[in-house]
Formats: sequence, C-alpha cells, structure tokens
Amino acid sequence: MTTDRHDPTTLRLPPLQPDGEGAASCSTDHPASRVIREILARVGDKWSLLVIGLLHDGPLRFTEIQRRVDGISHRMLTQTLRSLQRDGLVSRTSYAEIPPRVEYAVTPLGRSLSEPAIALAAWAAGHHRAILDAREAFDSDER
Amino acid sequence: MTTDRHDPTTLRLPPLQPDGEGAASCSTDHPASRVIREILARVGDKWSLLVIGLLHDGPLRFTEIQRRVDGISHRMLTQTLRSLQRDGLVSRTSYAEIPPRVEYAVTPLGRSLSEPAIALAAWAAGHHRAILDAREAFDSDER
DNA sequence: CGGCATCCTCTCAGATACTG
DNA sequence: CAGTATCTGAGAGGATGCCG
Repeated sequence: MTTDRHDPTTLRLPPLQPDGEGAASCSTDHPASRVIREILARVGDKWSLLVIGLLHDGPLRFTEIQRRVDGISHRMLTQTLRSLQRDGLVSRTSYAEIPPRVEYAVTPLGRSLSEPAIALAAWAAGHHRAILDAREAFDSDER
Repeated sequence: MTTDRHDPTTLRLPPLQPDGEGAASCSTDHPASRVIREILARVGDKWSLLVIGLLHDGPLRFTEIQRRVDGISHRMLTQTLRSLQRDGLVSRTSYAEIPPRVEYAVTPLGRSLSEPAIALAAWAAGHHRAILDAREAFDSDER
C-alpha cells in the first residue's frame, strides 16, 4: 500500500523551485509576485513568525520555546526551527552536556525580518476591528 | 467511508475564532501573537496578496484577474475574491449587462494593506539571495 | 461571463512512540 | 532534553460540470 511514494513523512524541507525556471511560460505580471509567494510560504506558515518574535528577546531552549508558544506540537516546533535554521533566520547551538542542551537565537537576518513583520502586525492590530466589522456586515447582508 | 462528513466541499469561509474565546487556556505570551496569526491566516494564503497587488493598479474583471495571475484556478479565484470582499479589502461591482460583467477593485482598507505588504515584499526581494545562500550552505553542510 | 457545487488528491499538522 | 520516524485525519486546492 502506498508503496511507491518516496517518503512523505520524513522531515521535508520543500525544494522551493530553484530560481530560473520557465519564466516565459507562467508567472504573474511582474516577477515580484513569485518572491512574495516564496517569502509568504516561508514565513506565512503557522509558527515561523511567532518563533522569531519570541526569540527576539533573547536565546531560548527548545522546551522553553515549546512552553511559551503553547499550542505548537513537538513535531511542528522541530520542523519550524529546522527550516528557520536552514534559511539562516535562527541559529542553533548545542551543548554536549548531560542532559543535552540546545539553544536557539535569531540571527541578524532573522532580526531584520522582524521589522517588516512588525509593520504587518501593526497593520493587523490597527485594522483588525475594521475587518471584523466588514465581515459582520457582509455576513448579515448575505443571509 | 467518508460518508458522514457534513459538507467540506462547499465554498467555505472559515469562521476565524470569534474574538474573546478562552484566552486563559491558550495563547502565546503576548496577545499580539494571536493577531499576527489571524492576519497571516487571512493574507498569507496562496493568492490573496497577489490579487490585492494586482488590483492595486486599477479595477479588473474576473476573467482578466484569472488571466493575469495565471496559475490560479477558477475555484480558488472565486474563493479568494469572496473572502477578500468579505473582509472589506476588495469591492465587487456587477453590471447587469449581457454578457454579465463584474469588476473588482481594492478598497481603501485593502490599499492600506498594500503598504506593509510591500514592505515585506521589499524585505523578501532584498534578502532572497541571503536566504538561498544560507539554505545552500545548510544543505551541503548536512549531507 | 461569472458563480456555485462535486470529486479527488496531496500536503499539513497532531498524537504517539522510540533513539541518543 | 532534543530529535526522528510512523500513522492518521482534516483541509487546501485543482479539474470539471451546471446554472444564472
């Protein structure tokens, strides 16, 4: 059963299409679209920004992050940290002690991401009410 | 099997948890986290920002949007436009002609979203290379 | 032309258990 | 304590067809 799939369950860091693909065939109007999509796919997932925001105050250990984010599963935190590390947004430092200790911290690159992210968060905070209102209006209008 | 599902296929505009739920049970450290998550869930999907960016230049018809975004399915465009309209980010105007014509445009609210979105896109464009490099280094380091 | 419904597939993400 | 692997259900999203 499902014998021919390669291995969909392994920690899978998606390839994120190489760069110079068939730019002639598809793509929206401007190439910026693709970059937006890429960054959104990286950062717009459920936890990445939260973890980065959390680490903004200083390095934390794995379990500490898990406790603070509360709601994130062990598995998802592992994946999130891995992909963040891979993209150079956080750094990982493991100490060969017993018990083992691993600390995560934001890199300068990750810190630079905080700024536009915070801008977006600010927009969210500022217009959250407006969105809820619009939604309410829309719903009562449709029914 | 799969006989008792209620109706997962219908156009589904997810409820987006009401507001004041059990804030005591879950939530990360600061409440800002929830708002970030919410806005990311709205805007961080595959197409919303692209559509908004596209409409930034002026109103467009349904089919025209579909042609420009190229890659989006009929179904997804319908859903995306609907939820954007619901959140007050785009407006919909239908003309009772034959054949029917429907135009979509960004609202002021939607336009205000463009700014932080563009900031994020700028970050993406500026650090895209750094991310790719970090990723490459990570991958060759791991193997 | 534009919107809605159905089917189907593939990915995401939680629970769980095992290893170092 | 940190990380990996497996199973599983839920959901996103594409293809298609019908209706206004």
